[in-house]
Amino acid sequence: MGVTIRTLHPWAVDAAEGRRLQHTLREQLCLKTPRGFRPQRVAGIDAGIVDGGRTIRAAVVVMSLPDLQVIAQSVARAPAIMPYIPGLLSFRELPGVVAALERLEVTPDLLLCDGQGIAHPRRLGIAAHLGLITDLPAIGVGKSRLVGTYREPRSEKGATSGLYDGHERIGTVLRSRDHVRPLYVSPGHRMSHEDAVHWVLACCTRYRLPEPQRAADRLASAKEAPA
DNA sequence: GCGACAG
DNA sequence: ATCTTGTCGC
Repeated sequence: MGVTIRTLHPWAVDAAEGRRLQHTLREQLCLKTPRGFRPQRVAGIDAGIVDGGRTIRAAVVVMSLPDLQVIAQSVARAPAIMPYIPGLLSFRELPGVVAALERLEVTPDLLLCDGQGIAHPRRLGIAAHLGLITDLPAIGVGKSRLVGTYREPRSEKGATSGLYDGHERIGTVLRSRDHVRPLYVSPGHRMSHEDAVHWVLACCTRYRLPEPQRAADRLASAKEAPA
């Protein structure tokens, strides 16, 4: 029941140590989708700050596939120890996310995370990092770009364009609905580029963001603070 | 040295 | 991330 978290390292690190850990951890990433992968429970994950910046509050909402009905949800908080440093977001937000996952009553098949997967300077964005410590398939869904170059995808829903760092494919720029700014989708762990796009689209109905993430957003920033 | 820079 | 209302456009 719930999600088991592997403790691979401490969260409070300085920038140099954080980057060193990322270089080491990326070696353990798997960019292949499990054989016959058919997720039935997708978790949308989001984190935000409260207490005027002193606390991270994270929310997880698990939905069924393909119907996208809420199955379970959880909220938790953790001290905001680390500042926000581009490239080191996971060290700041994951402590809260881990706390929320630990109190979840079900085990998701797939994690959709706000931010990048491998579309990161050292290929270890928050979705890749979370996938590693949970050992679950994970996808990074960013609302904006961290690194990489691309050609603008066409404006209809489903249009895609490769995101590259030099000649290396690091993600996909995806139009999740007609005439909206695209999403930056990249594999986190146990996931291919192609399947990442497929499952993100499977969660997008009438809004730019996947439903599980919209639900998690609401929960994480709800005024009636559950946690 | 200068600009870029997930949430 | 967060500050903030109505408004223009697909």
